[in-house]
Amino acid sequence: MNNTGEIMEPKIKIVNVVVSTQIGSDIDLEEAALILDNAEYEPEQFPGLVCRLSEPKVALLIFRSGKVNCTGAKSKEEAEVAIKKIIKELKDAGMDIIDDPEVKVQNMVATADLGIEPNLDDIALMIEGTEYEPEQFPGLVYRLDDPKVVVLIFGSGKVVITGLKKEGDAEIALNKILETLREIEEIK
Amino acid sequence: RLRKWQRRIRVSDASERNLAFALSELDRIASKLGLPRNVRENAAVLYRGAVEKGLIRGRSIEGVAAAALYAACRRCRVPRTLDEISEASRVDRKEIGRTYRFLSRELGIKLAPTNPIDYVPRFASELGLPGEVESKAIAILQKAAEKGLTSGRGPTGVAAAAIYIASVLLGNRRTQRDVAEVAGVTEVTIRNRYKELTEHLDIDVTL
DNA sequence: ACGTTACTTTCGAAAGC
DNA sequence: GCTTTAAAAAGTAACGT
Repeated sequence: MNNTGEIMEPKIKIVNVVVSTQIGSDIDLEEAALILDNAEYEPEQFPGLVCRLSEPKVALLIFRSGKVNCTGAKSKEEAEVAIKKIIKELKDAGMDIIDDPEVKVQNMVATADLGIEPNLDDIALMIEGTEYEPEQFPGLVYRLDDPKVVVLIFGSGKVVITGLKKEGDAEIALNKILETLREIEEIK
Repeated sequence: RLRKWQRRIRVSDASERNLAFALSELDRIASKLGLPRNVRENAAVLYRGAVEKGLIRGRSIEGVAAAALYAACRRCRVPRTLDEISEASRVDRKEIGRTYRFLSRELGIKLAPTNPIDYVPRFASELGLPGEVESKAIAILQKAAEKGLTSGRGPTGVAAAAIYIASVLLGNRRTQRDVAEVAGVTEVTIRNRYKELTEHLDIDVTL
């Protein structure tokens, strides 16, 4: 028996955090590409410089404007560590860089388990704003308005929540989904 | 005045020309896929509806026509996959899928997810299978749906596996390879669905 | 028949086509 | 709308062995 009761379903895991910031202006990406180790810069293909770090394991996109995106982090803190790392490398090489810029979380992706195996056909037929095309993708796409997030629901009960700005919205969204699922069961 | 009048004529000329082109596209793709007249008419109604609501702006006529046909096929329960429509229309499947979602939302068309059963008649006849096999495959799919064995799986793959099982059970065996080819899936997919269906539905397929 | 890799879907920011 | 980044879910595809 589970001594913690039954309310431990929302074991939500943040698997990706996307953050943006600004580390300067008029950055010479050619120069930065030479300074940073694992950097790729192919302006013909994409205007930003791509830099992958192994610790923390993230990818950074640096633009000429000084805007920087960081993806792949497991938390905002991890993304901040990554940004500080490249800032130090660029500063040590003599570039004009802002020291500790404000970073903004633009998106977070979380995974969770509903604890039950939902009937995706029923959800698709009864809930407005859902898309379910098994020919194309096995998950049902559910767009919520209140926490403005998108939830991918699978037949196994596993779920992916994306579009998150706040970590707490994941649990709110999850509970709304579970409540909606209960309502469907009642109507059935 | 005269100028405004002339412009109206030009505009209506262009609109009529575009509509005529769209309808000929619908007919061309539909005949290439051997679709019945009611599906073409249904698609034409959808297309005209899209024109009236100004939904073609920023989209290609071919793309909207292909998406309208895809939707009409599902509505008439004679589904074609996005790949089939794409191949026949030479419009990218991604664009057809995107336009289809847009049309169904804007035209207020709510279509149920494609039912694997709807693919059975076409696949079975292409395989030259008799009605009993077709009925058996449908019965298998109904049981499968009740047990949640179709959720999240590709409709063509589950339909193909059900037909394969039914053909073996009723002594009209078709190879996995032949069934896979008409259904447009790989043999691996048929094997996976086959295992799942026979195990969970207690079907004895002793060869 | 495996196993591995890779593609499908969702999200957001960035600059430019 | 596209290009690039990362990550998860489950199904399907396409390689190689």
